[in-house]
Amino acid sequence: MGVTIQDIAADAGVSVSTVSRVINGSSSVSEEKRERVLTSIKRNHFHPSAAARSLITKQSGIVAVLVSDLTNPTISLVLEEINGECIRNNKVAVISEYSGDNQKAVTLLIKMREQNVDGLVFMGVSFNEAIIEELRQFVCPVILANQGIQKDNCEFATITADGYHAICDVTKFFAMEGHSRIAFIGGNPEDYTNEQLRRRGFLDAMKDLSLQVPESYIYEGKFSIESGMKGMESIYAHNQVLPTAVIAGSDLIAIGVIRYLQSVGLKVPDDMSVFGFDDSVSDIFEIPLSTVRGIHGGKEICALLFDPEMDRKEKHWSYYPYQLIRRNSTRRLE
Amino acid sequence: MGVTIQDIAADAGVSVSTVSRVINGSSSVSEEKRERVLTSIKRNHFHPSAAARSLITKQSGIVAVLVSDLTNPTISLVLEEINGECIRNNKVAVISEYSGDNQKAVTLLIKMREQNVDGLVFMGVSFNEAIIEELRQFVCPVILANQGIQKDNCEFATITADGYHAICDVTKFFAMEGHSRIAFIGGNPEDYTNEQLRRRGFLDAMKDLSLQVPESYIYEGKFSIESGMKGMESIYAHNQVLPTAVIAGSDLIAIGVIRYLQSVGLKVPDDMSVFGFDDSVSDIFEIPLSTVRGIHGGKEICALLFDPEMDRKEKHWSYYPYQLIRRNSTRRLE
DNA sequence: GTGAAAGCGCTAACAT
DNA sequence: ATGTTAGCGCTTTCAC
Repeated sequence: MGVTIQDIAADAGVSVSTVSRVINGSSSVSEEKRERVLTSIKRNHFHPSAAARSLITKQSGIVAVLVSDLTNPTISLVLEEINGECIRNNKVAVISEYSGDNQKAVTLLIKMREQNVDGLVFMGVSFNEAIIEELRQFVCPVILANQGIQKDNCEFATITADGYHAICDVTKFFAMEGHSRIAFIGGNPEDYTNEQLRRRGFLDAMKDLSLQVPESYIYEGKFSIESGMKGMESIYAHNQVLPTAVIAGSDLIAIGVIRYLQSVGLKVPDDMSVFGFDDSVSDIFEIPLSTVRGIHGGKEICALLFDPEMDRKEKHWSYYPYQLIRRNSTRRLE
Repeated sequence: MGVTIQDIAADAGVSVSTVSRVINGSSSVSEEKRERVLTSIKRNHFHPSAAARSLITKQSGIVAVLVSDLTNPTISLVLEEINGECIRNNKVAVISEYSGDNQKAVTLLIKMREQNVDGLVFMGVSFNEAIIEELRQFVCPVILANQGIQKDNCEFATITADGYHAICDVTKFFAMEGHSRIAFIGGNPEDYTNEQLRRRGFLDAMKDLSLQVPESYIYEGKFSIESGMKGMESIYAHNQVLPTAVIAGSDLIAIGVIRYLQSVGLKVPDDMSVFGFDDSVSDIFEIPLSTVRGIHGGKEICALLFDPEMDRKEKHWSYYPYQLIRRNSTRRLE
């Protein structure tokens, strides 16, 4: 603190603009003066004030990533990619967590906007109008990741897993493996991208396959182990005839499902096949989970973020690629 | 963007200083003008520019948290606490990950300093001089969490798990349970707080107990599942007489150890007892892990951060409280 | 209690 | 290629 661009200018015997030019690598400066400035900067431990710079440029070199819950193992993956990509683009990514508290999210969004962030990645779980309104205020690119808005005319660039088709595929996979009684245990019913679309994928696929889905074969709660247990318990309790396969809305849910099944003495995959979603915890969990792996799109997100061509007005909606991974939590019915 | 304090002043028919006073709640403004200003702010969607403010105050309302690896489940826990505590203190916490890349850490630290952050929490894994030098430049409070510096005269406030005593306790616990052949599989040998101190705790406790520790009973690698497997494999390969108990430097290591044991047909805890550290993943892993739970000190960290009494010059070093949790990965030897 | 005015440290015209 | 200068939007003495 303390040493300013003026000091460097004086020390190096040049004008402040020259120092500024050196710092920003803009336009040309004679090799000799550049050297002198650089030396002086080093010697005096000069660091430009982000505030002063930001005051003029309206930029900050910061990309803000807002996430609902850091604990969620799926998030770490894309976060790491975003991070690397940002550094490569001479920005730094900062992450803020709002713990699913929309009020907190608004507070953070305001703060981020005041900071003149150069990009915003919002990985929400459920939106409300207040958040969307806040999002609109940003002048920088705003990307919705992992979570879209159901409005058809979504005004923000969005990139998510293609839950609809993925779950269609999972359902058909089960059918091909000989299953016909298939249940679905999903997460937060308000979550458009990660729940509603997935459930719809399931129902549409079942219809395509001309398979019945009793009401009691469907459960929606949260994306957690506990909720998975509850869901399976509910299905177990309310059905004389159990399904032979369960599609879980996430790996954590799948773990809960399996935990419950184990607690009542049922084996996976012998007595029940369970398919997860995310490929997030299979290296820790005892039964390698068959699951949907999204090729997480930190790169894609940043491409949108840094693409000057990206027109804010033009609606952008894209999907991560995904693939089904077959491990040992599912089996073929003979 | 666009609407400034001037606009509000004009709109409300007061001076900019009055607006400023209202915004900051400083000194006194007549109730009437305050109302007028507040109304105008609302109506015009005014948000003060953080840059302009920061340029003067040298503050930002931001607390930066630098972590090595977000994937590490132990981190999410304290992060969440820090977050809440910050909001309560009218600051926001932003997290940045440096992926164990010290060069990246320096880059991020510089960026954070330029941003005039009001506090820095560094949760490193291993330090180098460059990082420490960078840390010194900060004018705001700097807290080292989860990781201390071995220098006796550590110049930063530090708060970590008391690995030394915790592992002493684990070792004695094993002894009391009838074990005498105890192995230790730790993480990064350069990590002072999380490895060196723990190993020392193990060795000191063993000496106290007058128990032998063959060289080949000790392995240090990384804090990962893979490294845990390697460690156990190494111990398995190099010893005719196997230990009956293994102390792992982290839960992830413990999982690796158990995986390896399973792969060679040994059962936990029947054939081998394994003690973890962190209490991070026991709800996901198949065998409930006996482990050391640190009462994670997000609150303590923030107390240091926000305590005006905290003297930077006065060395502060404290520990989280911890407790041993006995689950099913260990057994009593008959 | 309130306003005028002087910067905070930098960038970006604009001159030269 | 380089220097001069006018702000960016706010806080903060200092008068009144």
